[in-house]
Amino acid sequence: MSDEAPWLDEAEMTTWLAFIRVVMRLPSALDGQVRNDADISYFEYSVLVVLEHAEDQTMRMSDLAFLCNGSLSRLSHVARRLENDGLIRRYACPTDGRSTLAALTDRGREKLAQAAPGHVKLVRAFVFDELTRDEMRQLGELSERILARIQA
Amino acid sequence: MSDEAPWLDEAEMTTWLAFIRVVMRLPSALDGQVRNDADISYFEYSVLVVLEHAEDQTMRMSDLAFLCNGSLSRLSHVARRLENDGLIRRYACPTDGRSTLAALTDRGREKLAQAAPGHVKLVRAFVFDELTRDEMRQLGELSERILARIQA
DNA sequence: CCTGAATCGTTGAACCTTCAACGAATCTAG
DNA sequence: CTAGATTCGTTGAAGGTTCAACGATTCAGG
Repeated sequence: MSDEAPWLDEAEMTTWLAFIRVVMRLPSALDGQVRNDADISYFEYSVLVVLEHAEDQTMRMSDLAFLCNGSLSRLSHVARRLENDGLIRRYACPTDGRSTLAALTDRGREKLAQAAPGHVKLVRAFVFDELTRDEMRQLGELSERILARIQA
Repeated sequence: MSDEAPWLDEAEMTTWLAFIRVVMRLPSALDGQVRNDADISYFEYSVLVVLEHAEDQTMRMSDLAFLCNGSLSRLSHVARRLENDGLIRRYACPTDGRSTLAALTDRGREKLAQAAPGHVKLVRAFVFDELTRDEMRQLGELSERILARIQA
């Protein structure tokens, strides 16, 4: 490792502080809303949302975990609770004996309907009401590029 | 509430998905680095960093919690561990009997020195190496505005 | 085929965070 | 001065996440 790590200059530090504060505070803000409106965590909400948009509202546990930005273990624990509450159901994958499929139930859809409007409203309030169309696109583009770095 | 919550359109959804993925994945990425380099969590690292930049490397628990983006309760638990490990020390505030002051110790500074270079390198790799100077400023500005919305 | 490697999901234990309750100190209004 | 309200920090319990280990299934190479 020959490359030194020069410290952040003032402008970089200002940017970083604002950015990391958003990163650290946004999740709990989102969590509060879905917890109030539907008595579920934001991660549980994510599971339901991703399933809703999936084909047959069904998805493999692994893929679900990835799209929900969580570990498979975390999903497994959460899925047990969601299944106990009747919001999803799980069954063995017919084509691959290792896999488990998770599917949204009617009660899951109801729960989603309970949380979604408030969630959209909050996302707008936090992000899209504040940004012009161009700024929105800029935010998306910057996010994609940072994301690519994180994944690597 | 007369205002309807129109669903996100396609461009908004694309932006949101990229953005929220960064928000959800960045913390664990940062966590992994400091845990590897210094065997502490990112929140613990934040506590040490904020103290390092404070006057006399000392700060009230409440202020510390706010600047670390965590609850006071969370900080209190973490501070107990950090104090047990000798990385910080706590003592009653002389001017306000309700307050507790936390101060960085020598061992805390050592721990910081252990984690900081890798942290800076990672922050650069994730964000600043990828962005032009203008894009960086843009990211900072957008973050500040979103943050203002979240705080409100 | 057959064996070792890899993938998939679950589990229990350890750990951390959240939440509600509390004691102590300070502020405020009368 | 004083009683009530507020601020500050800690605590224990409850609940959620991470980590390592595991069984089961599938894949890859000989």
